[in-house]
Amino acid sequence: MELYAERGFEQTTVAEIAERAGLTERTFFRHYADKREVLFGGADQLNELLVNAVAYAPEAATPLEAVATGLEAVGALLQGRREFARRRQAIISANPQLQERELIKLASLAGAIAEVLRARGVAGALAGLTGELAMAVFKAAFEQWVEQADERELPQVIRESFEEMRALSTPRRQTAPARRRRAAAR
Amino acid sequence: MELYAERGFEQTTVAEIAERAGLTERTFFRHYADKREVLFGGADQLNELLVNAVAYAPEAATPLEAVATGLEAVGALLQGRREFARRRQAIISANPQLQERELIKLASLAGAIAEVLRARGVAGALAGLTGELAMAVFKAAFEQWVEQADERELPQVIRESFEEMRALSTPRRQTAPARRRRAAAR
DNA sequence: GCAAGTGATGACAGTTGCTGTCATCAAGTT
DNA sequence: AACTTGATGACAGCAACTGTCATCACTTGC
Repeated sequence: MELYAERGFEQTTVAEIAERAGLTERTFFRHYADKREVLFGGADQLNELLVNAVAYAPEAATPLEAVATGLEAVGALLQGRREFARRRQAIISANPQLQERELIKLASLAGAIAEVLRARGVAGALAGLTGELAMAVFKAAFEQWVEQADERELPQVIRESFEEMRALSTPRRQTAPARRRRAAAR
Repeated sequence: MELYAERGFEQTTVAEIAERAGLTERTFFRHYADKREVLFGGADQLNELLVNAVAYAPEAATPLEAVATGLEAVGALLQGRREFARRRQAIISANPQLQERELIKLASLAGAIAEVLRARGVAGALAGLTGELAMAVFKAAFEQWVEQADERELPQVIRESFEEMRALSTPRRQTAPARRRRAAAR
């Protein structure tokens, strides 16, 4: 992360990383599948935490409620590490290759959620959709949390994002948002 | 696509592609940024179509309705090319690198949607969330459409997926899904 | 207390994706 | 006919990864 932050991801060579870490290039690749994976080590724990939280959500919970439970558990885990998350995210945002890797990790989470939901008796297609929706909410919430300077913590932002999603889905009772004018097509 | 289908993406070298196409490896890279990009040529047109449809949706439409309009336009475009989509998707599903590329294209679409929504006067965070939700619905719908053998066409599957999302978001009026038992944690 | 296995590391060598650079050549322009 | 322009080929070169073998510390069974 030091090197990636100093000179950028692409400008950093694996040889340099290995040198600073005091080992061989070959050894680096024994620990990390590729150059990007260094930044995504914790994904497995996150996956497990999320899956467990969804699996053990109250039986009475609807699919969306169960998933919300899981995301808040993840939020609680990340909540203390905001500065770290910010630094990490700055590196990722600066490089498309890293964004790709992050996206496939999130997609994998969506798949895991869908699987657990099916084990809970949710129909296949609905479980898949719910998994995708969950990651959509998480992505939006996480982005807000990282960008904002104010006091809201991640679990709260996640809860509010779920609320916004519900509000979006029931437009009739919602106060109409201010719409200005049409976008100019390019 | 022929070569990727024949022997797999990773087992295909750019030299082989160039040879079959009757040109040089160097020329290949002048037309495609990298080996994966070959499969994602139409993304720009898709982007434009989607953005325009959202931009010119009725002013009275809520954000979600505007976005649904856009997705159905995309669905209408793809609708005739189901067999092609299937072949393409089989190749992509078989390789993580290609999935990463696909995911970042979809994320880019989500970003474009968010931008257009902001131009329509939707608040920043809400626009971002809506963009992500739209791609979540699209991904789930597209997967169903490609996998299924039955008669439903893509725009219809998209509409139904939006309906399912609304149903998920208003659990009280919904008949409770059959829940069997908790998933075993691994 | 020693031999045998085990797992992590180093040391190469090799493949492949991708880039920079220059020459060539066809086609249109003045 | 000279001149630009755009696409292509022909190298050369870098860096990410992989296969393979030797080494070496550490454990384990006897």
